[in-house]
Amino acid sequence: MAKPRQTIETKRRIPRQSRAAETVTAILEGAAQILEAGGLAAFTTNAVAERAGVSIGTLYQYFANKNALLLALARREMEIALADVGRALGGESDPSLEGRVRAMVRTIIHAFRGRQRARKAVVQAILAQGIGIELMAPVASFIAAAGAEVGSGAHPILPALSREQLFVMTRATLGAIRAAVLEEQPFLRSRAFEDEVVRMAVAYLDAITAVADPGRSRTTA
Amino acid sequence: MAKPRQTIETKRRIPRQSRAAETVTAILEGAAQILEAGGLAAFTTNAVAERAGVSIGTLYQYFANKNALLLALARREMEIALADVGRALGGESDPSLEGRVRAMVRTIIHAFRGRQRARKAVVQAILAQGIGIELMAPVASFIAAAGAEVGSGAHPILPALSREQLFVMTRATLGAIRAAVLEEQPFLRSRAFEDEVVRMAVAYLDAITAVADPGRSRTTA
Amino acid sequence: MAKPRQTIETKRRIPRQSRAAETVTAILEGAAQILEAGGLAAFTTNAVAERAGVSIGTLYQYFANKNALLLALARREMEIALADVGRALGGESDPSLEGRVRAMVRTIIHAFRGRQRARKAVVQAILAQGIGIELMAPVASFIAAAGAEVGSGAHPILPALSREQLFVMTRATLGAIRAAVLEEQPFLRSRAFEDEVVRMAVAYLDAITAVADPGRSRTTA
Amino acid sequence: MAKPRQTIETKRRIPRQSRAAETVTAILEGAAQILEAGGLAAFTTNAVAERAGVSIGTLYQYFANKNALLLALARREMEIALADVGRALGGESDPSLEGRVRAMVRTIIHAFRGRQRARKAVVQAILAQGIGIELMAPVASFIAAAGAEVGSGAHPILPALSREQLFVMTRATLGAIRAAVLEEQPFLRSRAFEDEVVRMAVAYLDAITAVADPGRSRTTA
DNA sequence: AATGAATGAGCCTTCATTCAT
DNA sequence: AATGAATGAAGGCTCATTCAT
Repeated sequence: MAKPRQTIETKRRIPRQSRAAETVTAILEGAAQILEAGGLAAFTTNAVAERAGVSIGTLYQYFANKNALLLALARREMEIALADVGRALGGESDPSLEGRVRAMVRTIIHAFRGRQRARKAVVQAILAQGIGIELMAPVASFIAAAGAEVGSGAHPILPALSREQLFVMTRATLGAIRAAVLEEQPFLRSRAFEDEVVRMAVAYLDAITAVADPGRSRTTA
Repeated sequence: MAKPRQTIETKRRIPRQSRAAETVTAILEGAAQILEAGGLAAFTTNAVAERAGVSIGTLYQYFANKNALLLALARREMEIALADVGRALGGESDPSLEGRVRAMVRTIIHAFRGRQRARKAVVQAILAQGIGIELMAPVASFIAAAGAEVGSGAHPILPALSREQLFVMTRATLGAIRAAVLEEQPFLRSRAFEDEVVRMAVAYLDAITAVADPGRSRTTA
Repeated sequence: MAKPRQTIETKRRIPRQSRAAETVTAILEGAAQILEAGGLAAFTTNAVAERAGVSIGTLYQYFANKNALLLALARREMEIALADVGRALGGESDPSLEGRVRAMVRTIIHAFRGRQRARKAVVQAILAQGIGIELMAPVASFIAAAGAEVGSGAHPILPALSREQLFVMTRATLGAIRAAVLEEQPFLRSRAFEDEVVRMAVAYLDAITAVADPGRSRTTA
Repeated sequence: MAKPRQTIETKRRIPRQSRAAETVTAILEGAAQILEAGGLAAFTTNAVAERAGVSIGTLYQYFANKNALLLALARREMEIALADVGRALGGESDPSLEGRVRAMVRTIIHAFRGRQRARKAVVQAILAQGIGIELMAPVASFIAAAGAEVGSGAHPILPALSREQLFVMTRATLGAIRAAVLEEQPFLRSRAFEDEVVRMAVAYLDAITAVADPGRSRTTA
């Protein structure tokens, strides 16, 4: 990036017209395709514009810079993923802690709609940019909210998580999945892997609960 | 022109003379300093050479390309960290599982000798390169070996970990620490954070053990 | 049966607009001037761009790399030269074999519009690249066609040339002229030199004819 | 070449000792091998030194610069070739003009002891350096001498060649052969090709003779 | 004589970004 | 709104050559 401006502003022009919205979508889609096809190395603004079928000038009409484009892409995918998680939680028949955790884990594992290379590239870029924090915020609050929601029932399963606990919980889980993505582990989508991630998350939550509320640990329940 | 394939070869010339060894050290040190001072963006071969007090030509006499330099730096730091972990395990007074896990976690958290920015940059670069896998191999085998060693006592605490379990164990732990580094979380070196990472790891190991060997879970012991 | 030669892409962007065409011309002209002024050693892409009055980026927008630029220059000059030869043949008053040969030789000697140093540099570069073959193809076919044309009259002067004959004919003639260019011989443009080249070419053609068609050698006619 | 010095001096140190002579030979041989293996692009002083089994410093002890090395190599090969030609002429049973010309042509075609790539590279390099002139001098004088010798018999076949005639004669012949080498023509070593080169040379010499001494043309003799 | 670590000028090339049309 | 030609800072890397040992 020649002249990084580190602007948090993502979009330059808010698309109010349908054509503009289509253009933005096309650019985002082009970006995802470029990433999927050639990884981060191929991700140049000119390449994205060409793939999207718009001129480079148009791209810059909607995205202040390359970073903003990347961020927007990451956000879009993340929103989709979170929505998926929400849907998964809502439609989950198993109301147990493990059932809910599994639903979340599974959704995250299968996020990015199968575009593993693009996903990897986005993750890499996000990490390389240090934007990760920004993106994690909604995830954290989502999970916090979910946790609260989970505990809002008749049986408050989860105690309030401390800042560190919420952090370790989310980052450990995502870290394991993310590592599998980045390392292109063949077992990423296997049941065995899912089982272990779920086991880890549940065990940790359980340990927290056991300490906070002795006598109500899940294993004893 | 085709892009040069990511060669695993790191070094171009094996330093046989003391002067050469010093030069390599100086370059590596310069690289760490540049990274620490200006992050990944400032990490140019010319900058590193200048900081190291050698000519750019000399740098390229020892490192085939920029990547190789980065990789070498990462490897060096990782070796140091692993050695530290080994030392910590050896000198640990608390022989319990938690004691050992805590020793490891603490060492890893404090790795890279306090150079957080350099550490972050290296992590970012490593991730961006997709070389992470390579670097994780020794870590995984180390932990596997440590686990085996741990279980070699009279009370075999750990069952043999499956491939997925070893993966989740290492990546979840490192993922949490790594995220704290990348996000520059203020609590990185706090006791509370360490406690949670340890809790997570121990809880997971315990859960595995409980399944593999019912009746011998740590909580019941 | 011909092996499909990997066409060497010269241009990156096909100039569709007049401005672009002008830019290409300017770059090519700048290249010729640099070559003429400082020879191959001075021929750097930056120097060419500067001389052409465009940015280095623009140069690379039209030429994939330095080589492509050189090749394009060589092609342009060759096309001009061939067109000149064609014109010379058409406007030649002397219809004899010698007259025609002389017209060709003279045109070739005076090719590259007087820019001897540029010519030399281009020739050197072409030879050094081993691209000579490619560039010779059109020349050979041109001469072959010209030969056929020559023989199409009432008096078929030339027998069909074998592959080796066509090769020796063209390369001997061009070789002599080329050597004079490369060695910067002072007599390059002299009448005496032209005479000898013509004598050599005609004598050879005559010898071929004599063998193929005894009794009709030029000397006996 | 970073700092071309255009020195005509080839050797820095005249090898008086056998070991030094061996070193020079080794370097020259290494140069030929590098050229043969990787062409001009691989021809770096460091590569030659390594292949020759000497240090780069030693190489520079004997050759002032890269050019000098190349020139020395070319000279060595040329001397060998000229010696071959002399031997061929001496051992030639056919004393006719054509017989002698053929002997020369054949020798030149098969020069460089089969190392076609090295030959090509040397030729390219020589041309690219513009050293060609220098190297042609001995060839020209050799041929001139040979011509004189040829004409010294009872039947002085050749008239004295003018500067331009000698030039065209040598360059046309060598140009044809050289082009076949550079273009890697498959018929390079064929009888048909040799025939044509000989025909061309003899026809030209004959034409010169006819003009200089009417009534004694070879065809009428 | 030999060694080889070190030098550094400078080349080629990329690509994010701008702006006149 | 869109276009796309143009920009140019900046960076990776090579390799001929030197010189202290």
